[in-house]
Amino acid sequence: MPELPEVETTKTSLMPLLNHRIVKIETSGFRLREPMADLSSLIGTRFIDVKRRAKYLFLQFDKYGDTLELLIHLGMSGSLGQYLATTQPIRKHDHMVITFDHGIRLHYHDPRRFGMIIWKNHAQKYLKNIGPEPLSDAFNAQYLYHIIHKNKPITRPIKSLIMEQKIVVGVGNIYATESLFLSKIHPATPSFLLTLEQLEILVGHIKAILVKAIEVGGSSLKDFSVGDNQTGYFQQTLLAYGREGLPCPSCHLPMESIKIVGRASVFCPFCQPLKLTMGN
DNA sequence: CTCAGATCCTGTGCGC
DNA sequence: TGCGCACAGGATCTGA
Repeated sequence: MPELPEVETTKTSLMPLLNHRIVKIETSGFRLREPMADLSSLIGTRFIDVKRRAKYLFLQFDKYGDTLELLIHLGMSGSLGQYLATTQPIRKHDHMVITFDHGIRLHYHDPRRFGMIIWKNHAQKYLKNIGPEPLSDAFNAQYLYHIIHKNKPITRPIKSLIMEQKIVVGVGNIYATESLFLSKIHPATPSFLLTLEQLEILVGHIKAILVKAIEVGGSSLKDFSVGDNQTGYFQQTLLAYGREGLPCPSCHLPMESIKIVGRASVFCPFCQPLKLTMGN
């Protein structure tokens, strides 16, 4: 999926739709990760707010004083784009198209269908047990250190830990890879070997890179775009993600890739040596 | 509890 | 040009 910055950017992009009424809803009938909510009750409602928690977007609609709240998750390949109703045809993989009273259509497009469109009050399963927001004060080095050491010390790779939603939400493969590179920590380092100081560096980079990504309009994704036909904001500035075999931006030796929890993890063997003893 | 692997699905890009 | 395969932004579930 788009990672947290992309979801945040998508949220911001929806603001111009606020206070508009829904006049029409079309759906593809395909099952997403869950069967799509029956959206017929949204006709005639007014879009009043949009919030984000983790990578979930909550769209609120006013229906004669009652609030309906829709949860949208973009999965791996989802996006929400806005188009003039007269200009953009409904495409393959547009699974939900909402037409507003000013003629703008919102398209939920998701080729892989790993996303979700469900009513929020049916989403407890997904919303309980999710960790703190990465940009909140609750996500800090002490918190991570406590998690790692509170029971049996956690031995699995630090990368898998920071990508786990129970620990902290919104850190996907791209930003996990980038923040570990910036922190000079090998992605496979057993979590319990990291010192509090190293965790402070890591947490600092995770926050900084997410803030930066949100500032530039969100995206490090090749094909991510918001709204009309804008090209994505693909950042050539990724230092590690997707750069296997290319020179390390710091030392110029070729970067390598290993699999951690099934996902590519690019690192520099010189700048991020695997250390199997505590600290440096 | 922990953790590696499978899984949902389509599109893309590569080697042959 | 086409085929088969590996792999891709997530997150949950299963079984060892």
